[in-house]
Amino acid sequence: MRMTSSFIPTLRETPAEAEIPSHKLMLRAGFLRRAAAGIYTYLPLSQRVLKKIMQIIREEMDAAGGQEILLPIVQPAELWHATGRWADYGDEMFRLKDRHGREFCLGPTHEEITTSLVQGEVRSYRQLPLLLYQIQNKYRDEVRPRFGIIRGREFIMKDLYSFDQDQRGLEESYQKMYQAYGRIFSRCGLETRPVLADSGAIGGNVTHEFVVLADCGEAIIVYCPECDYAANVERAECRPQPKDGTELLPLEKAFTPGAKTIEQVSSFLDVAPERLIKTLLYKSDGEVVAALIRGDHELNEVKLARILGTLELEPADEETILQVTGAPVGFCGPVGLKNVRLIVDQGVAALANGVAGANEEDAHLLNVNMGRDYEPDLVADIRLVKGGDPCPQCGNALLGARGIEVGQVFQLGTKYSEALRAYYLDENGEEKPMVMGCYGIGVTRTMAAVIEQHHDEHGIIWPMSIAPFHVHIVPLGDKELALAEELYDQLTSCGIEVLLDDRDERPGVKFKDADLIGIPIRITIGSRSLSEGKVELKLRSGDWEGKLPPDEVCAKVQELIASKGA
RNA sequence: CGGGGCGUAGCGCAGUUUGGUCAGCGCGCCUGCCUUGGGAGCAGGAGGUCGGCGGUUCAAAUCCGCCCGCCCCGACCA
Repeated sequence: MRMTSSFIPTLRETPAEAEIPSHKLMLRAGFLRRAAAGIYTYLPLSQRVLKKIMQIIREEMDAAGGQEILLPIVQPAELWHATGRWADYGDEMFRLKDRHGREFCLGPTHEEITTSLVQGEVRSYRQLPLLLYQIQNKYRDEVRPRFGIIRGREFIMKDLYSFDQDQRGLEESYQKMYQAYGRIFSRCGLETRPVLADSGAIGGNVTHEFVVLADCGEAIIVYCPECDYAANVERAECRPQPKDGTELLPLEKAFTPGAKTIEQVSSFLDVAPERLIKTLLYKSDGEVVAALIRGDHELNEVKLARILGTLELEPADEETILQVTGAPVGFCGPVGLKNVRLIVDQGVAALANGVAGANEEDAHLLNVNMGRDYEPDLVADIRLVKGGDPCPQCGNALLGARGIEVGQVFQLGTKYSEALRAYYLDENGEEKPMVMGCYGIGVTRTMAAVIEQHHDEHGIIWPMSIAPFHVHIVPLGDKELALAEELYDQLTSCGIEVLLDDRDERPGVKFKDADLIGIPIRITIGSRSLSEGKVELKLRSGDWEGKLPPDEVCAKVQELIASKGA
C-alpha cells in the first residue's frame, strides 16, 4: 500500500476527547474516529488489525471444534421474554420497533438466538457436543461509555456457545476454550491473566475472566505472588479469621453525639476501626437486609447479592433506615434489630467486644458480641478483598492490580436451554436439557488493550502478529523513490505486507508518522547509507537494527517476521 | 442518574469576567519559491450559521432562559 493513495489521516496533536494512551494513539495515528459517544468508525489501518485478531480467533476456535455462523443483530423481543432478560437487561438494551409496532432489540449478546436455533435443530445426543460461534457487532447502551473503544456502545465481539449432554461434557468444552483463550491472547502479543470472576446477570457458577493488566483497566483484581490464585475482587474470597478469644465484657451504651461515620466514632471513642461493626441496610426483592461488616472493611455487594440469590440489591434510603432501626443513618446496629435478616461477615463474627450503633440517635453500644447480644441469620464472606489480604489458598499477601477484561468464559448450565426448551434425547430415550457454556472475547477492546501494553511516547509498537503491515518503507527523498518501489514490489511479491511512504514530505515528518503508526519493521532509504550501497532496517520495538544491501533485504525481513511469530 | 468541565476553521487553543475594529493565534490544508536524516523557511491563499433555538439590547462569541452534544469522577456493567 502506498501512503499517497491511502486513507491514513494522522494528527500532530491529540484531540481533546481522548484520555488514555490507546485512544489518543488510535486517533493520532489515523486508526479511529468518533461518530457518537461510544460509537466509532474504524479506518483502514484498524480494519487490518481487527481482521488479523479475528483470524487468530477463528483459527483457535476452529481448532477447538467450533463452527462459525452469522447471527441476526436485530432480534425479536419474544426470545428475550422467554429468558426473562427483556426485563433484566433494562436500559442497557437498545430497543426498536418495526413498522407494525413489533418489538426488537439490537443484540447485546447472543445466547437467546443461538439457543433458539439449536432448540429447533438438535434432537439427539449423537449431535452433541456442538460448539457454535460468531464474530459480530454487539450493542449495549452503556450508562457511561468511556476510554475510546475499551467501553463502547457498539463493539465487535466473538461469542462461542457450547452445547453438551451433561456437566462433564461442559467441563471439557470449558477447558478447551480456557486453553484456546490463552493461546489467542498470547498470539496477539498480550500478556493476560485468567482470574476467577463473578457471573453476574448472565448466570452460571464457574467463570473466569481474562484480564490484561493496565492502569486504565476497570476490573480490579487480586493475585497471589506465591501460588496460582487470581480473582476479580467481586469474586475474591477471604480466609476465615480465627475467633478472637478475648473474655467477653458486659454490654454498655456510650453517648456519641453526631458521630456517624467510622472515622468519627473511632476517634470519639478512641477505638480502632477494626473493632467497629458497620451495619449496612439494603433493599432486596422488597425485603430489608442488614449486612454487618468490620469498620475497616468494605462490603462486596456482588457477594451479598449472590448469597441472597438476587440481582436486585440497592442501599436502603434514609427514610427506610429510620423506619427499620428507629434511628437516623449512622447509628444502626444489630442489637435489637427486628424484622431484618442479619448477614454477618466472618470478620465480624470473629470479633469480640465490638462497637456498633445502638439504633438510637447519638448512641453506640460497646462490647457487642454475636451469639450473646444478637443472633445472625447467616455468617458469610461478604467483604471486598484488597491487596495485602491473605491469599485464600496459601495465606501469602495478595497483590492488587487493575486490568482490562478482554475475555470471559462461563459455565452456564441449563438456564437458557430450559427457558428456551433446548432439550435432547439421551441414549435411554430420556429428554434432557442441554448443558451450555458461553465464551466471549471483546475484539475491538483487545485491539485497544494491545496498544495499552505496547506503546511508547512516540506511538504504537504493534506485535508482528496483528500489525496492520509488516514493513514500512521510508524513502527520504525523490532520489530514493525508485529503489523504494523496487523493494516494495520485491517484498510484496513474497507475501509481505508493506506500507510505502511515497509522500513528498520531509524526513522528519515521515519518521514521526512511522513511529506513530508503529509498523514493526522500518526500512529507511537515504543517501547516507545508500552511499555504501545499503539501506537501513530497524525494529519499531528497538530490539534490533542494521544496514544491508538491498538484495539481502527480503531474506532478512522474512527472517525477522518468522522470529516474531507473524 | 448525581458531581465537575467543555463546545469559537480539519486539530489544539485565545477571546466570554467588564457587550461595541474580536472573527483571532499555532498546526494542518491549497499555490509558488526554497529546503531535504527526526513534525524546516519565506511569500501568497482558502476555510468559521462562535453547538442550536429563543430572549435582553441601538449592538451579543460575550448577558439571560431552554435544549443538544462531548469529556472526566461516581453510581452502573457478560
